[in-house]
Amino acid sequence: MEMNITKTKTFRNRDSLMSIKQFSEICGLEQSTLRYWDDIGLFRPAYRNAENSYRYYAPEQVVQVNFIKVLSNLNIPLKVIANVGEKRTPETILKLMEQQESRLDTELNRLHEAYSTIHTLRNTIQQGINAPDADHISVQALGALPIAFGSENKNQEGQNFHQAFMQYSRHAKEIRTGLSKPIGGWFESMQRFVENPSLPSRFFSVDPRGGDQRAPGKYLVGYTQGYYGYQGDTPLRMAEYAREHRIVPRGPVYVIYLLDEISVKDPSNYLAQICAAI
Amino acid sequence: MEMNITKTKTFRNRDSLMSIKQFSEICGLEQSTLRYWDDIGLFRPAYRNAENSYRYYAPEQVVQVNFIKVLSNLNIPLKVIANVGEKRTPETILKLMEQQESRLDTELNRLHEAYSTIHTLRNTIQQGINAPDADHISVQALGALPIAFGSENKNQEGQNFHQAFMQYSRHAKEIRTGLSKPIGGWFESMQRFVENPSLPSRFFSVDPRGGDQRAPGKYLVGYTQGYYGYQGDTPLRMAEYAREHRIVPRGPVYVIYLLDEISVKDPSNYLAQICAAI
DNA sequence: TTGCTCCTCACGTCACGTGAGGTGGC
DNA sequence: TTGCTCCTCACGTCACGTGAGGTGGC
Repeated sequence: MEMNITKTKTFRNRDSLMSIKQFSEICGLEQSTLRYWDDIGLFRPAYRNAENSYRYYAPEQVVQVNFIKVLSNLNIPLKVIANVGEKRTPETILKLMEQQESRLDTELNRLHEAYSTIHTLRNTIQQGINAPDADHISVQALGALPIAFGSENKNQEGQNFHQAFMQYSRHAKEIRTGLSKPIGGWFESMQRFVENPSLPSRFFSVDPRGGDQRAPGKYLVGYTQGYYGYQGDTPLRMAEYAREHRIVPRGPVYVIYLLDEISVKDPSNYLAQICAAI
Repeated sequence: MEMNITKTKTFRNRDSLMSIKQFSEICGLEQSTLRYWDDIGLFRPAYRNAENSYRYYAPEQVVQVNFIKVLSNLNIPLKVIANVGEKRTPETILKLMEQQESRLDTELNRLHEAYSTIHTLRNTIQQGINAPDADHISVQALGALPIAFGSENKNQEGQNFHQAFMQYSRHAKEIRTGLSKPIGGWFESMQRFVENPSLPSRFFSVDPRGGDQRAPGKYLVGYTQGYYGYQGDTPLRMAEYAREHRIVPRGPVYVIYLLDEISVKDPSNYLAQICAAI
């Protein structure tokens, strides 16, 4: 009994009620948001003046608002929040929290994913900007580059770059590796590259999830400017350079697009780096 | 010249164009999304049939779509994406990527924040569920609990729980600690708690950001059921228990609400844990 | 009377999703 | 003719934000 009196005394304390303006300032919410939440039945003011229909809020409602903010920050639809709020018990809220903890994990992974994507992209574009002229050929020591291979492009009659690339697109989607990562083409040897430079034996993405890598070591490095599959005379010039300098390219060739439709409008300005293992 | 021929040959290859259905499947986008992106000028098909206005997409557009997906995943408005896309250069894209890397950092912090909030909440509610009956009093060894103190509640005439709590709300907002974390009241001594249990000397939140803590050690622990500020006879019973067991509570008293409006509908079922340092 | 706060519609916004109603090629 | 794909409106959705037009207390 005494408890009820105390409860009533503190719970219906009109002195401590706040106008919508005061309350919105304390909560850091727009008045329009509070009215909207009232409209959809998510969160109602503690008291409503019957004559002028002014809304009045109680101090402890601040806590509830903060909880709603946390939940909606987790992208839970307001309808769902309203639903759990109406029939809340310690058990249901606990269950909701457990669900959200695992949802948050997924979300955090997604963001780390995005982080790695833009980080790789930064590096790639930076390399593209710093790249020497297209006719510059040199020997360089390169570090390991994590990549994810697509399946082999069957070198059948009439298969062109585009058809092969579409295949790769499908494949990349299946194995959930990135078409959002820089893309390249792989040739098993320099000879193969010179013979048919516009159709790689395999595509790959610069993506650590693939588990493959371009081995660290010495490479003969050249650049081409132009649309996908177009290599101009760079393959020949690289082969010639190798002969002149008595270098024997023994390993595979990697063509990586540093600048493509992501950062360049005119396709004839795309820039690829060609690395032949020696 | 030769380059132009090659370029034209590969770029305007009608054979490799895809219908909107094929393209949407490869990209993992709804057709309606592609139409919408076309409408707002964000992303247009490579070719449009003039007679029936069918949309046709080129293979390399998959890469562009993936880039747009990455950017919109970062909550960049489509208008902004369209804008940078139209006048993209390696330099502008690089700049955008740098900006996004720092935005992502902020976002990741926000999520870690939410993570810690729901984690603490889970623990608290779980304790509330596991709590013994309200009349159970015992001595327990408790670990350290990270908390964030509010400022002192001036114990002036007529100041009640609600007024003090509103003060704390404002304060908590300023120092950006959590009203979304479990809240409690602090009393400097058991005597002070027994004298006026409904108005704590300070409020606090269970939040590591405060830098304060409830020291680890032995505590006299009791529970109250009821609305904020209502402690019933628990203070007296705890004092009595101490006398009977020849325990001298020398330290401060912490009242933590394990179950409040977040997880319980009826305010008379709120549950607080009372810990008096001994 | 002037300012301030509050109210209730109504409409706009963003990024689509969902039909409705119609066309076109096999 | 039947199925399938494509098209263009138009309207709905979600969580508000933004006036417009009006009230009420000092």
